[in-house]
Amino acid sequence: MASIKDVAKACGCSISTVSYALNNDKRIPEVTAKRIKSIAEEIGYFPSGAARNLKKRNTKRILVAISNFGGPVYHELLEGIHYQLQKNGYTMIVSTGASSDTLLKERSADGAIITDINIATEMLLQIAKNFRPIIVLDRRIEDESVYNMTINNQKAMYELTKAVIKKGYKKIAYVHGVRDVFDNVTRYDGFNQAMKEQDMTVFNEYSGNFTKESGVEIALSIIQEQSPVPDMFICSNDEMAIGIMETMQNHGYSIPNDFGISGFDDIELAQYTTPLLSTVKINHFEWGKSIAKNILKLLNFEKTDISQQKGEIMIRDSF
Amino acid sequence: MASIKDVAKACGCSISTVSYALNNDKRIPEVTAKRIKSIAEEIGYFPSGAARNLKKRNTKRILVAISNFGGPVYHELLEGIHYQLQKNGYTMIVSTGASSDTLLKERSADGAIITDINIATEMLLQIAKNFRPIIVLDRRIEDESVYNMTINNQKAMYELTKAVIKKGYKKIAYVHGVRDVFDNVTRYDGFNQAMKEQDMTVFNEYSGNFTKESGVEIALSIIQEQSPVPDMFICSNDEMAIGIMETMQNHGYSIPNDFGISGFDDIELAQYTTPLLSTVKINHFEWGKSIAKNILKLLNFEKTDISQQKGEIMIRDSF
DNA sequence: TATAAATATCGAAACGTTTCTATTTTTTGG
DNA sequence: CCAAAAAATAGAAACGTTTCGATATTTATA
Repeated sequence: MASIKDVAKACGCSISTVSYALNNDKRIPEVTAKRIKSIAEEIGYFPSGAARNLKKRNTKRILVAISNFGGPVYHELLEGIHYQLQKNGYTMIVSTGASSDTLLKERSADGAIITDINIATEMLLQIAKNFRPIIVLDRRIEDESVYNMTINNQKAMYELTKAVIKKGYKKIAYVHGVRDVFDNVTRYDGFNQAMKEQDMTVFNEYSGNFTKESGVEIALSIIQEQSPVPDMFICSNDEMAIGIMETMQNHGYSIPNDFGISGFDDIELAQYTTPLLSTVKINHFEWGKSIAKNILKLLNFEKTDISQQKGEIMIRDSF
Repeated sequence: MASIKDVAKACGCSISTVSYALNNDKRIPEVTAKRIKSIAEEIGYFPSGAARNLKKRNTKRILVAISNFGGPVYHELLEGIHYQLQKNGYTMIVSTGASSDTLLKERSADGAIITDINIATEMLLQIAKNFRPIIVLDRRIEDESVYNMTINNQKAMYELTKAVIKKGYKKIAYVHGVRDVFDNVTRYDGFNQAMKEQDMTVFNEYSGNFTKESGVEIALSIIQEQSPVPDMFICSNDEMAIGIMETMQNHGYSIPNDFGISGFDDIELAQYTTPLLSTVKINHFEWGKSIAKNILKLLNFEKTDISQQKGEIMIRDSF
């Protein structure tokens, strides 16, 4: 593996001269710099990241730890983060599972953005003793060493629910995602708040896990057990809503005639269902950008206003 | 940021003793090791990855460079790679866009798996001068410094096409993805080979870009221009097939009565279409595992048999 | 009890950069 | 033509680890 020494030797000059030349330091005359660069290229030399990171005490990288690569939600979030980091000369690395732990502990980046509920809060606080900034997206941690950025789920779901009630639905059911996960809890809170405020009683609650399959199962069990069907399903996310829609339609139900249904997230698929799914639109790309902006500010110990990302209610045809 | 020095000071011992203790070297008695470890934990010390990487001349990381985080295909591939790497004590980092270039140049990993056509072959070869192993998945590079692992697109598409012909379809059209991309070229080759072999003439060829939207557009243009409709669409991937299916169905066509259609990849959605889409199933999780196994072998300069991943024809209901 | 062997600990070099300071070379102008 | 200033180059320390070789301490053996 060629090192800066090899380049220096090939150029007949010192290591420091090579370093300055490759980093475009103005103390090296242009002509020499050009010569050195071309020799470096010929050799195929690129500076070792490890050595540079060690010396400079930074990496110009931001780590994004996610829980899995599937699902329609992370996609745009990552693109948004990457877009903004790129723009500021930073590199993004994405990890999942146990890899995330390792990368965090090793301080493989200058900062981390975390949306992976499998990374224990306790471990995060341990890491935060020696590593900052960390922004978490998937929970609230009340500790000064970690920053939270969340979606204002509660407010959005509150408004969506109010709109549902206003339309006159009476037998309103809630479809949970994974129970004690931040997104589910806060969305459910917003739902409840609106229901209480309007003196409505909840018709039923179902338990899913945020996947389309769990929506399918919920619908199937309603049909098989001939349980009473609500006139409105308020779902904790789009995927479950789509699972329920498709399954119920396949069994002869018509939406929104027989019942209404809503989702949350406005994933791409929500624009292809029939009827078009009413939901809450989260602009994940923009959210990603603002997360990235914030972490860059935190890096420089600048003040940030870490406000919650707003959701926009999209009332389409499904209720 | 606490360093090993701080731990040594707190323990009242030397740096080397701390290092040995934390790395479970048997020359440190268990009781001392325990003491040192607990002090380290208290301080919140984790060894610096950069320093370790520099000294050990490895990172225990593998970089996976992908072209984007969307789409249904990468998901399982990444899980497969991660699963296998994890099992062998390696960490996976995923990158996209310009970040990939930087990470490759800096040698931020011990090896790289690349499936991003935006990374120029020329640059890859430049990087390969000083960095190995590199496995590319999305093209063939005939150069000893880079390894190829590809899907046997040609064979699978050849067989699929033969099955189509055998069913008696006569007016067979091909729907291209991005034209000169490996997957498209090789699939098209297989298609052509079967057609020639059976003395069939191609009814028509359409140009898409692997997205569902491009499928929609193709269908829309056929309808609007009232062009003759083939009795079979052989598509370069599932997403385009689904776009065509839905659009044509929305305009009153019935599948497979009016025409047949096939995809490639067997994405999850393919099991939810009506009719069920006939396609070629690629087990991306398994493929990911075998890619990871191979890169680990290459790391140790072991011989690998870099064979092509086979596809399995899934004839369902769409032709 | 003296000494060898085994065990525990330490010091220092090295990894490949960046960057501060020092030195050499060139240019300027009186 | 010389001294001083400016420009170009070089040397060396430091970043935080790992690990080799050396030293100090304990234990075993004669």
